[in-house]
Amino acid sequence: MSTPSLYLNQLNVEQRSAVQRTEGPVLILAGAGSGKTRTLVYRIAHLVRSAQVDPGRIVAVTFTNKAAMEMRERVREFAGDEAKRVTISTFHSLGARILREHGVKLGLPRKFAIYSAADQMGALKSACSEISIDDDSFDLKRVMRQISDWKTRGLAPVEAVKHVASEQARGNRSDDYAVLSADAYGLYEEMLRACGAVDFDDLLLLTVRLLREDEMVRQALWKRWHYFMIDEYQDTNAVQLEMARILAGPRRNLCVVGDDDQSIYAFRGADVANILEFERHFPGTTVVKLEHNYRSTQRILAAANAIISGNRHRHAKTLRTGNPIGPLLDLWTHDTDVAEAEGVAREIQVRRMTRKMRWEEFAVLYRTNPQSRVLEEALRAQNIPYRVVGGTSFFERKEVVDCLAYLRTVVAAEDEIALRRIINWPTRGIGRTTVLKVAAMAREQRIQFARLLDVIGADDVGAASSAAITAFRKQLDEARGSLAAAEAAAAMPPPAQEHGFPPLAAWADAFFKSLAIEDALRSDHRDRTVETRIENVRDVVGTIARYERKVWSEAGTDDWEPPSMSDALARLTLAEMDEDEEDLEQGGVTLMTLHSAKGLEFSDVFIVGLEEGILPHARSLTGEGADEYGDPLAEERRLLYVGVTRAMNRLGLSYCLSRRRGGSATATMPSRYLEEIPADLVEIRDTGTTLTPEESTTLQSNFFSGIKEMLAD
DNA sequence: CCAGGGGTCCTTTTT
DNA sequence: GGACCCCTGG
Repeated sequence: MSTPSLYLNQLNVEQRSAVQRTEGPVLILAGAGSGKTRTLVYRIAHLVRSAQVDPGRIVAVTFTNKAAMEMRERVREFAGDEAKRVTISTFHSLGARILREHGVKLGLPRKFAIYSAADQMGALKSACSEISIDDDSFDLKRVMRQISDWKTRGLAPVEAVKHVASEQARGNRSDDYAVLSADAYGLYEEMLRACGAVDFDDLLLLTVRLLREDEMVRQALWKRWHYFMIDEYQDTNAVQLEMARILAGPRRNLCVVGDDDQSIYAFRGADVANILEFERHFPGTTVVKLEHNYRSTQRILAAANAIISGNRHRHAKTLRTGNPIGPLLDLWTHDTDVAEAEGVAREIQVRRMTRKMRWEEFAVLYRTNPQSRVLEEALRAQNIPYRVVGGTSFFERKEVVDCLAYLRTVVAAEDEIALRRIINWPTRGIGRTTVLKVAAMAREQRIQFARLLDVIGADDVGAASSAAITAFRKQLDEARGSLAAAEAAAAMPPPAQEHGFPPLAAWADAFFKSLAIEDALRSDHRDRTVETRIENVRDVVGTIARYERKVWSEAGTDDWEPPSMSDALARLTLAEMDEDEEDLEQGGVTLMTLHSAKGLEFSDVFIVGLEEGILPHARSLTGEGADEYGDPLAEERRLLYVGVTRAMNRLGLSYCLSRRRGGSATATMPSRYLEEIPADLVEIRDTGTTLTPEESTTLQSNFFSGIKEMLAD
């Protein structure tokens, strides 16, 4: 691996001293492939090794667990074991940690649950049924997005209501969804709190609220943490900016690194202004610009520069590289998405043979997750090993969500959302009608759903249902008893020689078996997906086992606590237990979305599906939401820029003339961004489409504008 | 009132 | 492929 210090040779004396300096705000504006993260790692290593700074005082914040893990490794490589005490964490994990310690002051239970997408929707649905808008005429996902949007901007329910009202007063088109969402927001929050839960956005929002309101907490954290570093700063939203600002405190030792051209998360509230106006937010900032690209060939870089120059409103910078000019970029046209996938697979085979490349050196990038399927099929057909990064994450699979809901129900009886999710799965004679009746009664009597189950009888729901409820309650009670025993066992140091699962995992395994989860899956699904689903359930148990071992391996560090089921659930939800060992070891061609690719690099990159409606995505073409987040087409362009700059040596681009979407094939047009790539950088590769010779000639001679006209007919 | 089968949508990007 | 809804049979 090339070393950070090597990269810093490019820094002039002032820049280098800025990066090494121990006081005041620093902004590192860095282009793609310029060694951004390495610079941060270097700064951390310098602080640690200079021996002026206690490593325990340093915090580095990333956006993904993957990035955190990687940074952790690199920092250790550079600064040795001392660096273990540096806190390297995602924004959300950091928030969770602060709330775990101090959340009581906001009325949160010490062991709050963290809701991810599926549970959020459950809570919203339940909340909306209270204002009788649970019918199908409203798209609850859209309501959820709106609520999440307010949360990332730091608005509380009352403020959201005011905001909507003032928008209407100003005569803006009245939006039913905005009004509805504002009402739903408050109820949704109440539901979450009643369940003892917070959602992802709360991990940031509540942390900021706590920090703002509580001087004692601020002081405590300022005492603990003195240095803050933030990676990918261009992706911070309003709440994250506030969190950074408060945590940095009067010391203002905040060093951020980012690239406005790689801002691709406006859809979830990220605001490029945060990086563009950093100097205004933190007066006295030293700015370091990194414009040298160490990653890509000249041609790839030229293409990237050409693409991104189509965007206005950016910190103009032109990346330069001392790398070789490199081969031309490839452009393929295919008839169908299936042919496109096969073409990529073939090309990978050929290059691996002729250039003796390893599978790991290839990546295939796409705009949307479902696009991975055709690619997977093609790769499998040619026996090419691959790994899909991201996608429908493990913890969003239905059977996994259900299993976690079981665990949460046992851990926290007040978690109505979890309880209702699993109350009749596997089916046990507590049907929809009964559940609705109990829910209605609970609301009338203003008591918790779970508490009502304890006292409900045959008079209320009939003999059969009542008996089923009693049996189920007994089952849960027993599980709570055995979990308490397992947690006690888990708090004892594990034996040197381990056999079987550690206590919590063993308990979960036995619990799932007693519920006959596998039988239920088998009868629910007659298809071949059964085995995968069963495997997923076993993976839940395996993940808990991994969690326990990991916690014990960290025993003795600052504020260590023994493993507990609630902590396991929190870490699982935050996906901190994702990735890890096995996933990294598993080699093969990498398949992922352009979003997931940020921060990574590969020798050979293929970007597929360069079509209107895919990239740029159809949703960015409607003009909807354009005012709020800036130009969606500019963000799509940055997305392509990110993809292009992942490639070190070779870049392949492709699109097809027809693509299966849903069930039927639809004709597609090449992406507008293709036109922005200078033609002399590109070689058009023949792929045997069914174009007529004339059309083919047009394509060859007139590249993009030609085919666009052709397809416009 | 409950369970199971068949039909019908839909699919941006993520912590 | 998958999640969800509605309908039917028990």
